[in-house]
Amino acid sequence: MPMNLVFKALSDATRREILHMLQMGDLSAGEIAEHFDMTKPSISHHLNILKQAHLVQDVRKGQNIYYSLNTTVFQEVIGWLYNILDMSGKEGELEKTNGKVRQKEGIDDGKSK
Amino acid sequence: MPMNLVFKALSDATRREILHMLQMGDLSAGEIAEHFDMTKPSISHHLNILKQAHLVQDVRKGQNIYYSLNTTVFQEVIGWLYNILDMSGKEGELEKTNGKVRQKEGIDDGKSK
DNA sequence: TAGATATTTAGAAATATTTCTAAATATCTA
DNA sequence: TAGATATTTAGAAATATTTCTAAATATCTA
Repeated sequence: MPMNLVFKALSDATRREILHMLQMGDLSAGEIAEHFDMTKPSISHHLNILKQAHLVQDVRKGQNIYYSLNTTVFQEVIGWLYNILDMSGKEGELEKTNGKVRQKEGIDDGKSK
Repeated sequence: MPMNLVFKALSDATRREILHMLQMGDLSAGEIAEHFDMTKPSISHHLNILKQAHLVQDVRKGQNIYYSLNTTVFQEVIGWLYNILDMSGKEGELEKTNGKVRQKEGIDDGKSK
């Protein structure tokens, strides 16, 4: 999945809140819209962006369209982030200290002290 | 860290590429700018957004300003994503099948079959 | 201190995103 | 089939983001 679509989709607070709502179970577009102080077309637009990023899937059931999380893409993002940290994501606790994980070499201050 | 700043920062491809560059070791603003077909002020702007999200840190060394990754915030994002998946992030392999992880209850199609 | 080098700040122009209203589409029910 | 309900599509207005040029700031060296 193109990471750009995924990160763009995740960059909006309304969309992230929609993802949280879907964590509790699948919901119709209307049920999702009810939770926001925003029109249905606006929510529909956000759902579409999440769908394009494959963060959610939709299924029509009668008049309703139900949305659900697609967990595989979340794992791709987690993988991307672990990769930045030079970690496999499977083992090895990450020490909490800033900038101490990747330990390639010290920066050169051009002065060689 | 406000997740909104962090996700906004991650939503741009240039900024994500900068993060990848810093994975290899710390770099000055000029060294970063060289890798892009973009002016220095533009790169400076991107670095500032990454800094506001605390994804990078900067230290002045003489005329140069060196940037480095701040791994702690990456972990916050990983935690946010794991949370959506209802996982601790420490144990339990996630099954790959879409939508099968969170298994609250089936959706109601209003027809009760 | 004057000039050179590295980087950022200011602010404008182009582009992208968010949200709205109005209208279209899909499905259900009487 | 007609009307009601659920949702999306179209397109406009407001706002935010990206990138640029010009100028400012900070530090170094002769």
